[in-house]
Amino acid sequence: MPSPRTDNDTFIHRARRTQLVDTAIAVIADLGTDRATISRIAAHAGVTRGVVTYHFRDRTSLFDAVVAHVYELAHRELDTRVHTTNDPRESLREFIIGSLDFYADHPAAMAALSAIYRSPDTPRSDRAEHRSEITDLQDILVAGTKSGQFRDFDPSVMADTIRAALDAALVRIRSGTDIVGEKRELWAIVDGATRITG
Amino acid sequence: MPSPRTDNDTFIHRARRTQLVDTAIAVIADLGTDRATISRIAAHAGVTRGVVTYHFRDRTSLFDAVVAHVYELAHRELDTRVHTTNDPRESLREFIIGSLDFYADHPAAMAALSAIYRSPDTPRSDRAEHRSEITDLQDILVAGTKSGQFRDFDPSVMADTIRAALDAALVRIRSGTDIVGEKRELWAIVDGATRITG
Amino acid sequence: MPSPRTDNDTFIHRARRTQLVDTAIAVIADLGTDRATISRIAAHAGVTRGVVTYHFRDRTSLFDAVVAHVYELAHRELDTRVHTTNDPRESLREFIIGSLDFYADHPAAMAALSAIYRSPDTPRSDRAEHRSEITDLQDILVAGTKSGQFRDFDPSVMADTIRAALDAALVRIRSGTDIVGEKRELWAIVDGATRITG
Amino acid sequence: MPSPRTDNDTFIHRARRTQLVDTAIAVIADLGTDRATISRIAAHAGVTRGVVTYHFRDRTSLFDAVVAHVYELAHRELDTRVHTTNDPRESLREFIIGSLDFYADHPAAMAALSAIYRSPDTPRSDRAEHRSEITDLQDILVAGTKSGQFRDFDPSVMADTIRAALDAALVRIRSGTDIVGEKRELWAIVDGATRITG
DNA sequence: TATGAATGAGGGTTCATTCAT
DNA sequence: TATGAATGAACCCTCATTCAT
Repeated sequence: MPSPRTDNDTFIHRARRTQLVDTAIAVIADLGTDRATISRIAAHAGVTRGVVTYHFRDRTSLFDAVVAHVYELAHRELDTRVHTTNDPRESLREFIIGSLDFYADHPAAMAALSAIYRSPDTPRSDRAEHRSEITDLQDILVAGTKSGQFRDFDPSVMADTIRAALDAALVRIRSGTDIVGEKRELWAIVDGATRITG
Repeated sequence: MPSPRTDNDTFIHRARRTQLVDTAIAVIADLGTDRATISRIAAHAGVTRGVVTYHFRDRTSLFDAVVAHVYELAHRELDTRVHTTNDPRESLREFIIGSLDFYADHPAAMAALSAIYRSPDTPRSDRAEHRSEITDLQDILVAGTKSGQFRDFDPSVMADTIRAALDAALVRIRSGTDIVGEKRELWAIVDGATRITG
Repeated sequence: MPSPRTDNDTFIHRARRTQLVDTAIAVIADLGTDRATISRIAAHAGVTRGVVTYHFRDRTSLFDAVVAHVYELAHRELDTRVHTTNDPRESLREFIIGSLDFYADHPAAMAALSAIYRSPDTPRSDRAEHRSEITDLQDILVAGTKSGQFRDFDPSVMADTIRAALDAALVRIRSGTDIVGEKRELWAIVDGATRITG
Repeated sequence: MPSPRTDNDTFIHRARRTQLVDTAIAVIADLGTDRATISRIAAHAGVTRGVVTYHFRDRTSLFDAVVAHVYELAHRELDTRVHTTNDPRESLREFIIGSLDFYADHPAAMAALSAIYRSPDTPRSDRAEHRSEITDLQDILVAGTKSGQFRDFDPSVMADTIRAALDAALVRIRSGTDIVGEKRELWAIVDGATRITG
């Protein structure tokens, strides 16, 4: 008996997987990873528990699919924006604004991703693997420092900090803050933090 | 119930509680709240599970003790530093540097606190109660804006962002970054983010 | 939660539930409610503990099923008998004899019901709900007093006492007394207690 | 070190035991045997848990002491009353009225005794042992039948039934029924049940 | 493709009991 | 006498997972 989890690739199969990933995202975003049990996800999707474990080998595999899905989304919607310009400051601005737009468009997806990456117990195989799919923030920062547009800072610390700031913004956005204000405030913060001191 | 969990105050009792709180902090910091089960904490402390439930009514109560302990630590080590000056920029600087110093001194404690406050399932009774004991970052920011030392920003967004940046720094510090560099970099970032634009 | 505990209705499912309810009745009747743990019931049924919690959400739900089952039994076997006549004394006699017959047919079921209703800790959701399904003894007594067949007594005290007498008879029947003798003796007692004094 | 549970017989020792037995009675009557844990009894008595297990080898032993105490009470207050007359009907009447008086005077004691004897899991060593201390109801019944004052019934069934009726009355008395009415009603019932049929 | 059934590990909690002080 | 400390068994419950159909 061929395990459909690996080789099957029918339409229904793909549709079910997509549906379950979407549901998982919603449940994880709402309840956190721990309470996002297979039972709850199945119930939320209107299917029996067995369906989930039929399409995904195990919980780890489902959560991996969630991560992959969100990264793919982000890749599609964000990367092109950042690469429309070669100007580091412009790129950085696009990255910030674009990220916030992305959060506003897919708050659950992003929240799920954060939740998964935050909880150390949540099973996932990869982590680093997908990171590269996304615009490398650090590259932008290094380029800006080299070009003299940014002041001289530790790019890894700065990248880390900016990501943390974006994460915090996500929480606010999910609770309904004004997205326009968020963009303005956050860009002002990041701009100030990177700019050459007068 | 004349359970020692509430009224006992012998030396051994206090010592055990302290030991268990410390162990809980270590386990929570390492594994996260969900995997910080009573069993694991007990094993890590080299005692049987019963010892934990003997000294703490339940898991909630143990986690509450952890929160209280860390807040007390932070209060003692941080608050006085910030209040030595009335200058908002100086206060902010003290807050940043002091926080990082505190993280360097008690990395696990701070990580545990973060973990507890982050996970929505983790049982804890208070939350807001202790918050006020600690320096209110937002007050400093508002004061600085009023005094004209800081630019005009949304203080709640700024406070949120700074806290997120500190949280991210904590992770780096726990993995062994140079604390001096961290202080320099983070203060530069925060200073730049709040400063009046040239 | 698409748990089979609620909506499933397959043959196996019903069979298991019936089996477990029957086993629960036996164990409760033998050991009392407190010692009728899920473990013991499962062991007695020859299944693992998980099977029980799979088919019944929790212990309360299992005990509720027991209560419902016994009430349904009693309803079917007893109610019709009592209502075949309108004569209060005849009704009362049918109630006594019928109850004892029922006890003889289902001694464990009745013992379990008694045990559940007696223990205040035992979880059960309903209690009063089903009471009405069964013949209301007190109504018969009031009717008999009004019609002049019974002497003038407090009907609630009398009903309470008769029920207690039946409960005591149940214990004897379970230990193997002669059912014919029980019927004769108990009816003589109740008849004498309610009859008009010569 | 001499275990005080067995041989010690100081004043304090006896006083403590009495106090604990009294408390146990109150707790058992209120909460039932299962919830009458050592902790709760100790708390209710205002002592630590250790005190209880110091004075009583184990829970069984404490419950045994409760049983013995109540039997002794009943013996003192009830037996003499019954034996003031040789007339079986008078004796029976004294037994009924006297029992109800006793229940009214010591409702908790009697309720505790019932609770202990009812629950099969409750640890107790004796049961039958003490029964003889109390007036043997069955003897009265047999005597009355022989003397022709009572009709011809199975004395063990009748005794059992009367005891059950008294138990039911105890519950009502504990919830505050009129004791005078109870005496009247119950004696009428028992009298009717035993009397020669007109 | 789907699912009902079963399993067993593990979690938190309560409690009687033992023991050293 | 008294008690604080510790222990371990047992409880109910949740869940991920496996398997036969």
